Amino acid sequence: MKPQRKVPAVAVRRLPLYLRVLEDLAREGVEVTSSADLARRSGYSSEQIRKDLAYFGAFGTRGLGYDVGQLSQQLRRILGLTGPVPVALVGAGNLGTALIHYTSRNSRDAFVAAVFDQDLGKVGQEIAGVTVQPVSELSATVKELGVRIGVIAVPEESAREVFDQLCDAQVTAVLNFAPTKLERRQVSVQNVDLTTELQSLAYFALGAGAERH
Amino acid sequence: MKPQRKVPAVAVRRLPLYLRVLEDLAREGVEVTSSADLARRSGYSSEQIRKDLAYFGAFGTRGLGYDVGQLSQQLRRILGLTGPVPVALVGAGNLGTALIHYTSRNSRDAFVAAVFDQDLGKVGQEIAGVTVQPVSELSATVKELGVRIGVIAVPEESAREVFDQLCDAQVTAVLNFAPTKLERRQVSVQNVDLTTELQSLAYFALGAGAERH
DNA sequence: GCTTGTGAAAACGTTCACAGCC
DNA sequence: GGCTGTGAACGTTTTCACAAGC
Repeated sequence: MKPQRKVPAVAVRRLPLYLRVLEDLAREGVEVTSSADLARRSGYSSEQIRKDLAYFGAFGTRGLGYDVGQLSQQLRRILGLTGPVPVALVGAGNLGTALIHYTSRNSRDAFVAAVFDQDLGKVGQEIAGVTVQPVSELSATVKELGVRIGVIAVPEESAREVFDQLCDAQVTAVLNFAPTKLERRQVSVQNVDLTTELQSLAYFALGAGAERH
Repeated sequence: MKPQRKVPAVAVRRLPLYLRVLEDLAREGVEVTSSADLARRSGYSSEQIRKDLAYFGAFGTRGLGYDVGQLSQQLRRILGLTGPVPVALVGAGNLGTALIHYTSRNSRDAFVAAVFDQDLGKVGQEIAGVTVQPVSELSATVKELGVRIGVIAVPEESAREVFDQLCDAQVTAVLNFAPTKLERRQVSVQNVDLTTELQSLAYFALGAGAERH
């Protein structure tokens, strides 16, 4: 039930994509699929998919394949996406706003439950149904809602302070868009640095290689 | 000068971070640094840094360390960031707008040279000095400007079509934010899927592990 | 003495290949 | 017969440990 052995983080990060493919299949009315089919639709190899699933259990039937609905449900359970998962977003700039819009569509997944911004001009403003609160209310609101996931979409200067506040409010996983190394014991941090992402692209544009996921 | 041996893509993707650390050091007036110092400031190990640099040459002095300005310059040369690098952005939504603002600050690096959007209501609008063009002009403008890097920040439905148009316009590296697997021979694709990123975070929020870059 | 650059070793992740099971 | 689940082989990336060089 709980994280079995040593599950590689990369494997976990592929699960949401498998889940998306499964839900596409469900919408198409497909009830049974195979690792080969999932491979075609996800871009990963069928062995990879079977290995990734095997870290968590045995969900298929030999000779037959996987039940689409059943596997979706299992993946949701593994990921902790059985109900809507509230996320606290700090920074209501363009990136933050984009994230709110992205997540406001399918409410079965993670959704932005609270937004905070330092700019008092933004406070009180409503974005896709969520009202921007002052950062001073972060700790109280996050604790009250029991939010465990934080997203940092603020400028580099304030990133560390925001991170500390999120951690103190019992957040255990953070998605960080600021170009700053953040870490703390018992807190999982996923960094996405759009600037360095673009910069390394310049290198690949010269040599032009293959795809990287 | 050209990509030496077999340089791992992961190593290349770390270089921009080293570059940023070096430029922070330069701003602080530091002229000489060491792999241990870079390690402390970047979050990667000193051996990792030395290995990464070794793929491209020997830039330090034994017993002494690295010249900050010299190493910065070398990294810029390796990455192809000696001058401003023009990027074509497709999709002028919140995410696209965020990217324009991010890159408009430091113009020594990659910057958005052209923006395209399907929505004719957005065409003609100006974002941080860049005027939104209709997608129909993509091919002509990209070829005219000689842009080699494309960024896809459009909804899933249009991603593939936009990708094909970019490739046909001689773009060789693409940063894709749509949740679609894109690939083509001789074109390097970097996928960033914000939705799956958030979803996998739900898993890590439960188990709460260590940092992952 | 101190720090780089680098082979060798270890850890990690992916692919192979096939036994196990419907 | 067909597809899953998995140990073993492979390739890649990281870490170790030290010789080389200022």
